[in-house]
Amino acid sequence: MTAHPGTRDGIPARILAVVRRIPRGRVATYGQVARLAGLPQHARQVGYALHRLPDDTPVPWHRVINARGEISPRAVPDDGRLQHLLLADEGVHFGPGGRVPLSRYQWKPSRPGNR
DNA sequence: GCAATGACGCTCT
DNA sequence: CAGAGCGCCATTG
Repeated sequence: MTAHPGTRDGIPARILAVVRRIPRGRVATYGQVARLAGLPQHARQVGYALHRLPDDTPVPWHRVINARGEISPRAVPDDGRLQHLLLADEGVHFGPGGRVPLSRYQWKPSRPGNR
């Protein structure tokens, strides 16, 4: 496997654990998820981990957006559209420019989430 | 093992 | 407020 026997549990697993905690109707940024996972400098790796997620993943990857409150410009716009639809279905509305007011929809965990 | 890429973030202009 | 540049680190070729 790609993971080495000496490296922790694996960065992806850690990130997915946090993403899975995002409540419905709320969104979180890559940097926020990375920070909650204990990896403040791994914002990019968060997107990388979600990128290798299967279509039948139980992880609400669509609730993760960038710090601008927008869906990152992905290679296939079709997937971005799916994310937009899923968020809208959860009650998350997009403002002009396709941006979500994080001030209102950003997920605010009561505790660090760190065991 | 080295080089290039990437679902990002922050600062400066 | 918008756009461009630089930095950070893991994964892939």
